[in-house]
Amino acid sequence: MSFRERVYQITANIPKGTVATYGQIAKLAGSPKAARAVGMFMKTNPFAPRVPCHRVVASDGSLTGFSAPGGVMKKKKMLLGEGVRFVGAKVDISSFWNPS
DNA sequence: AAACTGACTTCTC
DNA sequence: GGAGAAGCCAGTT
Repeated sequence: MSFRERVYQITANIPKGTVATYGQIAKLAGSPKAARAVGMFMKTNPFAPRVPCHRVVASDGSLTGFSAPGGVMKKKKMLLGEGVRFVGAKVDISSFWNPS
């Protein structure tokens, strides 16, 4: 399985109401520094509806990119509909961050 | 095969 | 705390 395959798999495996950072996905895919490449995969995602690329956010929780009509705002609304907490214009990644 | 690009991340000013 | 620059990875041309 190629790196991108894993990325798509992981992205599609993100639970509803949850978001993951590019770095996290890249790490799970096997390359913690490949966050950039991950973003590219999302951009060229051949599994459009299957891969919830809108659940993938930057390490800051910011919704970067998203060429879809409406822009990041639309994605924000969509995530809100899934139960994702937002802090201002960013995702509250702190809620997903598991503080031990 | 080499160079450029990009939905990133992290450090420093 | 916000803005700018450098580094890494995989893909595309």
